[in-house]
Amino acid sequence: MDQDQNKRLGEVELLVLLALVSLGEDAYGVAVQKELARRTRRATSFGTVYTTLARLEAKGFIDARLGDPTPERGGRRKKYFRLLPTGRRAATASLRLLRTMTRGLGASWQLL
Amino acid sequence: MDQDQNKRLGEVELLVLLALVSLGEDAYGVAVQKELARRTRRATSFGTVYTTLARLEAKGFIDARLGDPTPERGGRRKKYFRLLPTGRRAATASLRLLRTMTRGLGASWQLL
DNA sequence: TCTATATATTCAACTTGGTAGAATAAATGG
DNA sequence: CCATTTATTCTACCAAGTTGAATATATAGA
Repeated sequence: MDQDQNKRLGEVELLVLLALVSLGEDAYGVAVQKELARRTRRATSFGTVYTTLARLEAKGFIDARLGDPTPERGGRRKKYFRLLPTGRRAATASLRLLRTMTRGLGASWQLL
Repeated sequence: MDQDQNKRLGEVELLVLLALVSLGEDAYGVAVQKELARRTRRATSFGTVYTTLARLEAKGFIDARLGDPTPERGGRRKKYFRLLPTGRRAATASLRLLRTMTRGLGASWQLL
């Protein structure tokens, strides 16, 4: 692929990457969905979260590993995601781009 | 329509809105494209800019007025765009959302 | 006035990203 | 092996991103 971060990153993709950072070791699908619901008002469905995670993995921005078979009780194994260097670069590039665009626009726009 | 800013705003849509703010009175298609090219590295084509402007207008985030028939020499009339209050609210909401997601992530993420 | 030229916008068509509901999978305790 | 719990995958559609090519409009001069 294109190992560079020139690939466009969608808004939800960026939000999911940031949620991964925020969650650290415990970043699996359900937790990501909860984190987004907690920090933002607008609820993002599980379907959306998983689809986005899959796309981010396909792009090489994150990778996944299966969790231990059984922690306490019931349910399928968790799939943990981790931000890769490429993904980190893509995310910071997106944020920086917005910063660049708000620079010099007046105080009411400096809310990043 | 929905006079609220609950409608999702795409990343390019946000960039275009910010370009409008930056350009002020002189915000027409070609100028927007140039502004994006100047501030960001990645060139955005005219087609993309115009399509995006049309969609933003359809959503009621911006409005348009035709410029004077002829300023100095040659060429079609310019179509000037202006950010409406709804558009401003949508843009600030998007930026605030990102701020919310980067809060508490460590210094390297506070680049907004 | 017709035509070459400059400037600006619109159109058509396709790819990528966003969205969610329903289906499926996997694990545990009876 | 069945009911229940937890988590992920599938399917399918709509919205946003992207661009090349076509079209429109204005001016100046032949």
